[in-house]
Amino acid sequence: MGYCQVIVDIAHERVDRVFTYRVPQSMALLPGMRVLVPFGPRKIEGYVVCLAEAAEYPEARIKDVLRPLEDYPALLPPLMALAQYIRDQAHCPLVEALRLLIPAQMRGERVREKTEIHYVLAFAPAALDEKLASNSRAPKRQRVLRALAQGPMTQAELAAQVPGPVDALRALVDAGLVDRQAHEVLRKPYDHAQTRTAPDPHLTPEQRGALQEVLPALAQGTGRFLLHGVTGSGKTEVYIRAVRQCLAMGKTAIVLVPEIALTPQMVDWFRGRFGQVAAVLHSRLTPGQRFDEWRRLRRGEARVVIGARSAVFAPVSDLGLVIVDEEHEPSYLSDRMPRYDARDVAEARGRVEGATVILASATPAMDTFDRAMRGELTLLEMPHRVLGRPMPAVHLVDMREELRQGNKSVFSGLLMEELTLCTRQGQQAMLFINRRGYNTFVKCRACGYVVRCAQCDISMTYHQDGHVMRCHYCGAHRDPPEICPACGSLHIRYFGAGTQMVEEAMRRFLPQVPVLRMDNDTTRTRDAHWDILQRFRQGDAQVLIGTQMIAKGLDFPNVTLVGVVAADATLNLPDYRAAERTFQLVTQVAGRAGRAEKPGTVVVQTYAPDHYCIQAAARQDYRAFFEEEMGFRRRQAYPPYAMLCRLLVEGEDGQRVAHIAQKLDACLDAFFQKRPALLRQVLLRQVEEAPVKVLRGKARHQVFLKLSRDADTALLDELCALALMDWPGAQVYAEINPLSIA
DNA sequence: AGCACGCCGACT
DNA sequence: GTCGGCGTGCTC
Repeated sequence: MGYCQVIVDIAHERVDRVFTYRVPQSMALLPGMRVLVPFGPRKIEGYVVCLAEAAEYPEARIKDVLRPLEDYPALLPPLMALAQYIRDQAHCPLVEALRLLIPAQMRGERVREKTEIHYVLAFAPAALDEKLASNSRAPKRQRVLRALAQGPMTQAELAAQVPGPVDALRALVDAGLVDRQAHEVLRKPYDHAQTRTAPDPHLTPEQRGALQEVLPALAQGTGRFLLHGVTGSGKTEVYIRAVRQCLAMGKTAIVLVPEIALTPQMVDWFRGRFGQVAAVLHSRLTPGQRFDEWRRLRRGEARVVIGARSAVFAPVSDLGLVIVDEEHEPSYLSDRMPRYDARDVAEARGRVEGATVILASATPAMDTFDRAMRGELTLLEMPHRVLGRPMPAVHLVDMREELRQGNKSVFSGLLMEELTLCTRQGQQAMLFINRRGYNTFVKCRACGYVVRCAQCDISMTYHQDGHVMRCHYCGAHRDPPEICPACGSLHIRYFGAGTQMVEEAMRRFLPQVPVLRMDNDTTRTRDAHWDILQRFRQGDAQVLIGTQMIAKGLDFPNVTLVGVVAADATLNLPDYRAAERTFQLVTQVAGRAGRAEKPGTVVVQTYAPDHYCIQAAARQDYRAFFEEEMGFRRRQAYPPYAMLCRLLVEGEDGQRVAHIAQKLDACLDAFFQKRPALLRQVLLRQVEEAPVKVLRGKARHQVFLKLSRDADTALLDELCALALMDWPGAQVYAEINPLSIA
């Protein structure tokens, strides 16, 4: 008698363990298969963790597995091990981690294979004349038979040759002369990408140097690298050569990109060199496409996958290489539960599967570069652009000086000159402003009142389309005030430029120059990203205005001018990573200029020209920034020198929320009484209002903690356990090194 | 998480 | 007398 251990698909810590089921004699089960099992009074989907000869549980109470959901294991064994890593890391039930490993729509069998019916002759070709003769009084049937003699086809294909074939076809099927065959069709994303094959470019000495370290590691199934290459140094070519080697070894590869918007470009590069082997996985695919790409990978029909962070869970066997492009991007941290960092998962997966991992960036995250400095990652440096092309010349413009000279426009004199020159020469420009909307805030000049969201304690952004104020946190909107709601004054003024204002200013400044804008508001539809970038690439517009989504990795040969309209927009955010983020954005966006033959110019407008992050970005000097910023992090005890954690309390009633925060703090006191040694790891602990006091109408308080970098997991587990307890009237979240501490 | 079983108020 | 509130307890 055979048994199996099953994890049921219910995300709750009380059923977060295996249950034993009997495997009926006739059923062929394998570990990793999804099954339907009886669970109490209902039927639940579950995951087979392992098979067993004997059962621990009382025989009489064991039930039978009802049926397998697929005839193959949906979960590969190494990925089951990865799920356990996620569970430990994210402190979530194992099923939550397992759910990351299969397309969401597959649960509950909401997606299926798409099939189309092919019609084929049901007799040998030699018999065609005889069958035609027997249908001599039915010319339509004869024409259908002749058409099908060329090969199987769908009804639609047939209709192109024989108009209105339906009745004749049905008659032939009934007569047994034609068979219907179900054929699976794969729904492929980005099928429009052309598959011309480009020749191998000549490698630079730096690219060759990097590959000399990577390729032997690949052969051994080891190695964790940080590829630090300046913008335009040809990191992609290193990826392509490494992936090629990987495929030649019969192994598979995963290439992660930070943004869905960057997948088409990467897909193009790979298809241009490898043909159709690359699959694509990200959340903007249709459920059908996602399912089909997933199965193409699962069956080994595609051996390279390109995708956003969730593609790190792609169901490939024999993994040889994982590449994380633009590894510094915050989008690698999941914002959903369970929270995971795709970079860490990539490394964990590399360990369990014996694969090489390459993290790559022109502006590595502080903690990543720090790890490379400490020898945890092998550092590969590519400090020069390909073909000896120069880095773009960066000009800093002090906007305080512009104002003093009476220029109130969003464009400095220099940027206006450069824009005129660039467009007159028929080249392209990109204008970067990391704020969408028209104005970033609206303020009363008389009393200082600022229009805030009623739900969120956040200042609202003015959007000119629709003439409304919007909250970028909760999406709420309201009419802009005519008179000040606080003092009745008419002196309402609009401040802070967003993408919409820059777009309008650009159209006014050079009316004949076509402009495109790319931000969250213009990319709501499925293909909008690709469409806008494609139109810009084709030259439909000469100027592309956008938020950070135009800063990353894009490669437009005709762009010779980049304008950073307000470099300090991100610098003044109340976040310890503000300088890091600003340095990355300015360096990255500057790197969009002059990527081909024509040299690039960058104009960076700032109110803080002396700030070390602006200075270092202007010189494109990563090391200088790193040293300076690490000094700041060390002095202030910020990551990577410390861990930031908090218990966030949210609820309708502010009093109650504040009270619960106090109680959580008291629970921590009790915990440290039991484990006094752990108190040494706490650098700071305070109970306070959250930086955003109200969000979506809910009051927010927090217990904020700074822990030493090597903080004990027992301490982190305790924070998670406290959050899971029942706190009537509020929701408590444990956050460990979160993306934002608003 | 769901869905049962279980023990106390207003209704066909 | 029953219908139904949601408290607590279990699911191989």
